[in-house]
Amino acid sequence: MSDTREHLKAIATDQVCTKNLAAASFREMGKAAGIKSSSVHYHFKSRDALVLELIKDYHRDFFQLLDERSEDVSGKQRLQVLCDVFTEYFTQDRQCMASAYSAGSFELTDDSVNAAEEFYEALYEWVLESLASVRYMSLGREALARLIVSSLQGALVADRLRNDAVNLAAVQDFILSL
Amino acid sequence: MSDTREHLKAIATDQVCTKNLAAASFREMGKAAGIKSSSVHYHFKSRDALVLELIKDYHRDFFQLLDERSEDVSGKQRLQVLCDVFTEYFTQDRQCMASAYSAGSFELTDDSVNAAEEFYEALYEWVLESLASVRYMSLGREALARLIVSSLQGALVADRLRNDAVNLAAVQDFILSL
DNA sequence: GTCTATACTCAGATAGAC
DNA sequence: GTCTATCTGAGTATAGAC
Repeated sequence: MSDTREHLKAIATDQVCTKNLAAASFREMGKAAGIKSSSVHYHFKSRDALVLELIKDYHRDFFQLLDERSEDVSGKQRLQVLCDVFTEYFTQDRQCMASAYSAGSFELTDDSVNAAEEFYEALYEWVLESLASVRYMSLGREALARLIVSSLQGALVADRLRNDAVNLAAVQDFILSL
Repeated sequence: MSDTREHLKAIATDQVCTKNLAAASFREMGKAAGIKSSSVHYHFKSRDALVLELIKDYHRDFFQLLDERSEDVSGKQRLQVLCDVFTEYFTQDRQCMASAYSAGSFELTDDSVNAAEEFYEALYEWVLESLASVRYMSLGREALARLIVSSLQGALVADRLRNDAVNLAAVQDFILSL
């Protein structure tokens, strides 16, 4: 694990989360790291391989952060932590990497699509766990968990466009109302 | 309005809604229409101009369809109509054009970003109208409308990735529970 | 309206020098 | 590890022939 390699991954992650998947090009990464794009090939055997590695790292880091922030905390507070993470994304003008992968899924390898799906499913499971103690009218916990994940992702996308976190705020209000 | 011009716009719309914004290239459009990309320039003065026109047409057509399908219908039924439209998108392996524009917003002109924002806001207003007769616990109607729009958009994106409409089904369940 | 030809930029990838 | 050089292919855009 060379420094350069980790640096290049950090640059690529930044490009994906602030712009989109295509913005993480070997050219851009090289330019930002101060090396030629041909040298980037020394560190990653192909762009597809890099892209797969990025989403797997993101998956690991995302849930590590979530778990760190939600030790010894109630179910509703866990959801609040998740809301906070997405609101911080908005503040930093970032998106969830899985959103970027969804948007560019038609140009991804099967492995990368699977990895993005696994992120979504893990997020669903994490939310579902948080709902263990929540009793919610006529809607099942599973559907409620799907609703929360979908609305958070959709809200961040919409709010980044309009540059105003009004949708994320609405999702937060909903979670507080549970 | 030549036939070719309308044909090219239909092709471009298809590319954007099934793939992404970048997929609507003059090259692809020309290939699909059986003409050279240089000839596409005769019909649109620039790609930015085309992209702006596409989202404005989409805005008009989308709400025309919604209004056609929701004449003399109750508030909750209006929401059901909206749900159906998104579920049909999923079935056709399409996305909402505004999602594609959100995902590629950093490469859009200000005019196109504004047009995409206007679509989102019009959709919010349409949902808000549908909620006039709905009384919903501790969550305000405005927040509820934002939640519905965000979750529909987020659900379609996620479901297209996993090729299973489980998130859209959850949003539908939620709407039925109101 | 559509063509060819051209110019430019960007992307991924590889061979081979240092 | 990083470089130069080179290849292929995709994109926007223009000038000028037909």
